[in-house]
Amino acid sequence: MDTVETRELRYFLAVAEELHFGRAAERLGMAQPPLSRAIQQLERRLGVSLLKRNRRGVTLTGAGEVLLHEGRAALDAATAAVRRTRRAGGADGPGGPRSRLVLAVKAGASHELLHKLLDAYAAEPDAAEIEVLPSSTCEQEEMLRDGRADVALMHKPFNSLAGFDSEELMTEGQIAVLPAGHPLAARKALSLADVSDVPGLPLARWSRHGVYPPGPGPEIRDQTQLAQLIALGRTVAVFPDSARAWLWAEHTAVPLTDAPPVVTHIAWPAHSRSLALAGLIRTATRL
Amino acid sequence: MDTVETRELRYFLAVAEELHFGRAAERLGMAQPPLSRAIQQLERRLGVSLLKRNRRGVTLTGAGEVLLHEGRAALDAATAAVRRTRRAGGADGPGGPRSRLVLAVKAGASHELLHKLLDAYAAEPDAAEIEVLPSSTCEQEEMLRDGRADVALMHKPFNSLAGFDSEELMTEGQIAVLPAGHPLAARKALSLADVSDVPGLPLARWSRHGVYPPGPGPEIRDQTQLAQLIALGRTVAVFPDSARAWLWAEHTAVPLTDAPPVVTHIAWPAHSRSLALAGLIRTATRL
DNA sequence: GCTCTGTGATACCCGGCAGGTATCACCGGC
DNA sequence: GCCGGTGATACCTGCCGGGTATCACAGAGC
Repeated sequence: MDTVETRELRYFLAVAEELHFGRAAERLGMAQPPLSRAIQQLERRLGVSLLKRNRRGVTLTGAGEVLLHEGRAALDAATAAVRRTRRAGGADGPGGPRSRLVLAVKAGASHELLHKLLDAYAAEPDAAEIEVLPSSTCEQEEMLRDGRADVALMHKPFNSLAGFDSEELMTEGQIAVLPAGHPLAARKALSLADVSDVPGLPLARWSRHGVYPPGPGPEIRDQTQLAQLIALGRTVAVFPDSARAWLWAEHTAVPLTDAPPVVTHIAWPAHSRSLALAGLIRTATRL
Repeated sequence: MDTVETRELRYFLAVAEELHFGRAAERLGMAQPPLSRAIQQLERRLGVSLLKRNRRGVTLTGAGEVLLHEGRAALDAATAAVRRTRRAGGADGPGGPRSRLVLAVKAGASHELLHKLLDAYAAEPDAAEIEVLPSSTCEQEEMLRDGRADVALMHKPFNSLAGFDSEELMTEGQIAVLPAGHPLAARKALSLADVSDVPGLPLARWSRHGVYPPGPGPEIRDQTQLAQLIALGRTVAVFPDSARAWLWAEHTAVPLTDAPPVVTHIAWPAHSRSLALAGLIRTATRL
């Protein structure tokens, strides 16, 4: 047999993440002994040792590391299959209820593009229903992978398009968003160096996967928070050009000359074969 | 529960492909009744109907189509996880036996590049062992997906890089390979139109996924076969420039002016995290 | 009309295995 | 030394995956 049950993968991932059989068992809602046994069976079936059992906890072997990554991907693929199948729901072929697509977008970004896309697509004949799912940059990729979303608007270089199919939609420059009263706000253009080291005006820090990069600036959770802090003259932030759409009166946008351009892509899982998705992509590339 | 066991996926895929419970059961090496029941349970758990049971056989519903595609991807991911874990074998961290990478290459293509790559990589400190796996164009993608290979040398536009990470390595033109005595072989350059419709010299047809495109030319299975047919003056073929390396004396290569350039990429599954793979990619891009 | 054939579904039984409880073996610390 | 916490082992039980026998139904013949 050259496959594993997803149950075994779930078990192994829990142990590999917790590095502790007891806690892993608790997380899985089961007792520790059957978990130990299941992992042993898995190791025997694969013919490799996955964990080094030390007296104090557990560590992964090389093969264990591999299974941690590959198993996560496989489990994501399985739950994606379930989610997308459920979403396709009772729609048995043409004639059934309209199909639905979940579109993951970074909250606030490319508002205008999104508007145009949704309007243009809605005008198409037999357009599917589009559910817009606001999500953070890192969530988008996860959601596409585990089936919570079918398609996403992503922004290079913030998003990695690795593993997805994508089409380029738009390229824009970046701007520095400053408090309106700040001396730098009077300038016609700035460089990254100008804004990255302003005394008394540290760059805001966004969380990635729940972790904040080190630095003096405030830790930001959502855009409104950030907008307020900028308005109060406490911080500065860098955004794609389209962010001008949501600026306040207390904000000033100054183009950045040397910031990398932001490219908006529409991205989807490479194996997708949905007609509705194909229609959306066609609409998007024609915008 | 929002996941499925791979066993259930295997069962469903068998039925969805055969569209016949009896044959599917036979293929799975089990009896038909438990298979019927398993599919019913799956449908109940997912809360959607996957199959329309008609008196004569079975057809897929919309949701069934989705699960057919998504389930295949998930199952591939699972078997890939097993294969790669097994390959990582007893290597428990640094100090264990050297890790191994499986490189899928289109037999015959980019021989020179492959040579240079292997030599350069072997010279690296702690290089992994590279197993070269000859495969057809379409097999490469499958193999990367289901874990039989870790990395591949692919050729755009023949390969689709969808779903993989890749780096560009080389671009080359294409040539027409003609029988040495043929009138066209005297020309300095040709266009696609020149070779696609030569009386008495039909273009050879390669199989894609076991299917041959329609046309008058001979059906080709391997390169030697083709080389012989060209030498005999029975057919003509179009190849990347690097194919000159294996031409016979009876062959003549003529550059094609309007054929799309062939770009060789090194491609790998997007979620790969292997150090050995990273080293190989680094070596490749530095060539 | 009948039967015959081939379809998937149902009824029922059995064995294996997933999961639970109780306990062990081991080691590090105070 | 004992104690607390680790993962492994022993043993039991009930569920469920799988098998066999059979049914219900629809078409194709005659």
